[in-house]
Amino acid sequence: MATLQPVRGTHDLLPDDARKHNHVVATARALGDAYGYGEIATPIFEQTEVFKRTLGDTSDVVTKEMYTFEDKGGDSITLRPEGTAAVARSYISGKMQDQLPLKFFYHGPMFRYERPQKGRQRQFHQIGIELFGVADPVGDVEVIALGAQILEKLGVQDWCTLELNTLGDTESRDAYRAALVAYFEGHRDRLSEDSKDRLHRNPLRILDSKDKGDRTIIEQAPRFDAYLTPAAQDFFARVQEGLTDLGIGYTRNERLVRGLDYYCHTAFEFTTDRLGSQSAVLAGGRYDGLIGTMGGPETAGVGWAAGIERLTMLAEQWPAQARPVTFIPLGEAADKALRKIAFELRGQGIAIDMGYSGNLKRRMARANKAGARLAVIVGDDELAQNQATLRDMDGGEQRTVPLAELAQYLKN
RNA sequence: GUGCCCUUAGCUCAGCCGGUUAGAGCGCCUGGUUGUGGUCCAGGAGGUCGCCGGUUCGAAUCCGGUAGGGCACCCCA
Repeated sequence: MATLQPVRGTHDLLPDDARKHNHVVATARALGDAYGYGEIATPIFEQTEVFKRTLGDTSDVVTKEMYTFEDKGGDSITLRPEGTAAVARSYISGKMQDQLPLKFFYHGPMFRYERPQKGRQRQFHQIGIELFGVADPVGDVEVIALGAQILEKLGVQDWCTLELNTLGDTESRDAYRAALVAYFEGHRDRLSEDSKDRLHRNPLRILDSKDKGDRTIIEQAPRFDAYLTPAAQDFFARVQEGLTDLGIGYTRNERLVRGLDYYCHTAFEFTTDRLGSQSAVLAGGRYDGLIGTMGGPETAGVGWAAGIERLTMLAEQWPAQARPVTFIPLGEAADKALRKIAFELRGQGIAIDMGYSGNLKRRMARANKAGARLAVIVGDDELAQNQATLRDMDGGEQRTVPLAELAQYLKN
């Protein structure tokens, strides 16, 4: 029988990874709380329709990347490939429209059947936020600001740049799309195969093609700004102004686009050049048409998602681990006595490391490996006098303290 | 889904124009220290050379397939 392996593109979060992972989540959650974004946890699977309707039948995510299966009741179920659709579904099924504005923070695993790469797994984890019911650009600014501060708190902001663009309103976008298709049709034969395909499916996407031949054609392509309605221009100007007021730097990237119709106005990505071709670290935008598309009441929305694995790879500073106190009993009687004290102190939240076997030498080595700040040694000698030997693991000094007073020496 | 690269000890890697018992560093274990870790010294354990098949007198080494990882594309966090 072949050795058991994890499913391709999945991996275990060992304690060390999990600690980092949790730190990212905790940092995001704390800032989310500060902004009033309450945590929401939706199921990791949904009716397939939830994602089909929102992502569109033409997107790669729907056409080839979803984990879709039929459950025993015959329903088509999909492991969520992203969080926004699920949160929107919750909003709709919970009939929350008269509680607007609503602010949500979420985190959890997402699933996409893709070819794994560095910074890209089939099961990966995201943090994300959604703001429903705010049509004003202050919403866009707030959402971006929250993202920027999370990156800052994680110490990764220096490796990230905020790229910003606008997709305008429907009127702007329709006009632009028509102009773009007309232009590219004129150069159809020189377009890459991928881009020829995109011409029908997703013409805006041609703008960020990496194909060299495409790039020269794109340079001469019509510019979005020329097709923005005054209202859309004003909206974008107010987003930029809001960011500037907060001292959040950004660069305009006119090629930053989204393919789906319900996206509008602001599109942004915090990108990095440190993760190979996986440059997007935290990305989002405004999606005023999404909830309506899903069959809910027309509701403005803006939000973003960020990959926890990618953030973890970028971050270099992690909070120091709490250093435990290692209990070292010598002999059965001492073991019994210390187990009881450990039980009480652990109950008070004091981290006690205590092994299960071994002589003093072994147990000291264990204390060292555990990063203990103190070792509490109790042998027959100490036990007879109700005392413990307290060893400072850094300096090596030892002192004798009464067992009854142990707790006060171990606090802090 | 397409192209290219990689896979040897728990980890990081050397060995690879085929040829006796496959190596190093780190880690692990034991001893030097009967109740004292981290440094040092000595010793030891640990490998179906990813897997399957082929070529050959002989394969870690060459060839084919397959799985996993990586890079680029696609797409995206």
